[in-house]
This record gives sequence, C-alpha cells and structure tokens, in this order.
Amino acid sequence: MSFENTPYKDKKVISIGIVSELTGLSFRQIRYYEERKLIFPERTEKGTRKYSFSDIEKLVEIANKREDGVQTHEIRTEMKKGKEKQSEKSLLKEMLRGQFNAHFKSNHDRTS
Amino acid sequence: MSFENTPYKDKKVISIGIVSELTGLSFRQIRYYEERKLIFPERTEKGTRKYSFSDIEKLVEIANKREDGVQTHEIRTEMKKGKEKQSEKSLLKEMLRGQFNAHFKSNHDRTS
DNA sequence: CAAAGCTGTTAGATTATCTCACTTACGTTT
DNA sequence: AAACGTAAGTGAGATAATCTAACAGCTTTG
Repeated sequence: MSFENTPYKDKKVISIGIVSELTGLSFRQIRYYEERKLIFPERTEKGTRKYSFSDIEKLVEIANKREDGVQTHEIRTEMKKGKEKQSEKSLLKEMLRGQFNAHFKSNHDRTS
Repeated sequence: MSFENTPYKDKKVISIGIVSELTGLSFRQIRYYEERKLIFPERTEKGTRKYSFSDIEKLVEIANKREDGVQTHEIRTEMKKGKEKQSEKSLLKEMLRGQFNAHFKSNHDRTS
C-alpha cells in the first residue's frame, strides 16, 4: 500500500560496479562526475557509494553530452536549468496518475 | 523514451548487504530463502548475488508469513498460486496505462 | 605557454561477500 | 526418550569490491 508508490527510481541502493556496468563508464569517471557536483550518491556507514536509477540515467545523459565535447561545468548549469520545467510537468503528471489509480482501484482491484 | 518504461522494479542490481538493511533480515536468512527456492537472485561474473526491488518486496512478504509460523515450503506453494491472478490484472493495467501515457503525451509533452 | 579539464593506472588498505561446516533451538515423528 | 527436519546463528578462510591518494598523459582553454 505504501510500498506500491515507493519511488524505486530514486532509492540509493546500487554500488559503483553495477553503475559502471550499466552506463559503460569507468569508476574513475563516475567518481569524477561526483567531484564535479553532477551526481550525488549517498554513502553507507563505512563509506561505500550508493547510487539510484536516476543517477544512472543522469550519468548516461552526462556521457552523451561529454561525447559532444560539453564540459562538466556546462553540463552542471544545463542540468540546473531543466529543473523547474520538470516540476510543473511532473506535478501535473502525479495528479493525473492519482486519478488514474483511483479509477483503477474502484473498478478492478477486488482481490483481498 | 525506452528508458522511461524500464522496469526498475525487476532489475537485479542490489547486493545482499543493502537487501539485508532494507528488509531487516540477516544474510543467512536471505540466502536460506534462496536455497528454499523462494527468491532467485542473479549472480555477477565472480559470484556475487544481485537482487531486485521485487525480490525485496517478496522477502518482506516472506518475513511476515514466517512470523505467522508459516513454513518456507508452504510459502513457496502459496506464492505459486498467486501468479495467474496477477497476470490478467497486470495486463489490463498495462493497457490502461498505455492509454494514459498516450493521452498525456499528445496533450502536454511539448519540450524538445 | 601555462593552467585547467579529463581520464588511466597503480598501490595499499579496508569492506563486502562467498562457501562450508558446526551448532543451537524447536517442533514433529518414530 | 531418541531421532529427525526446519530455521537460523556463528566462525573461519578465501575472494571480490570499493576506497583514497598520487602520479602521468593528453587535450582544451585562457
């Protein structure tokens, strides 16, 4: 019930090896982009970095822009720009999805 | 575009330490439930187990049933039962969500 | 040209995970 | 009571994964 809506996408649970594998980036690059404030992994007690799927998507974006010769500094400011645009959009989306779920629930979810 | 629909929930990317933390189960228990065929983590090249969010949800379920004294063997058969019921439901859900996304896209997604 | 940006690589240390075996605690069966 | 199966803790030893820090090389920018 509260688990259903958990934003898996943003949960920091993935270690750097998997991130490297999924993005094709080296450990060095991944850590460097953190140093340049492009991504913000969390840490476990002992210091191991933990990333989310969102971070991975971001890294893919970063990799693409880097291929186009864009510097991390510019990428950083570019990413800051694209934030407000999303917040309205995603809010609207949330609301619509809320309606959607309500509709679905009242009509079809008769299991327990 | 194809990333948006990626089923993060089923991607096997989480190591056992995090799983233990999120579920409150010990390493021993997590591995034992695998031995009893309740969950099916993947492995990396070198043999490290990797779990998905689905696995974690399943483990929470398992933990609850265990607290009620249900044995792993029974849990296993119970879980097999609850599979067909879901497949119709989720199929329907997919279809509805498809309509939903189409609707949203044509009306609001004018960014690029 | 000098400085800054980006990445590879190496080294040594620490943390995380793996398997296997032994043990404990309970409840059930013989 | 003795034997048994289930579920889980614990310990040992080995291997895998990650961390920081430093040096090096190459390219781009000022």
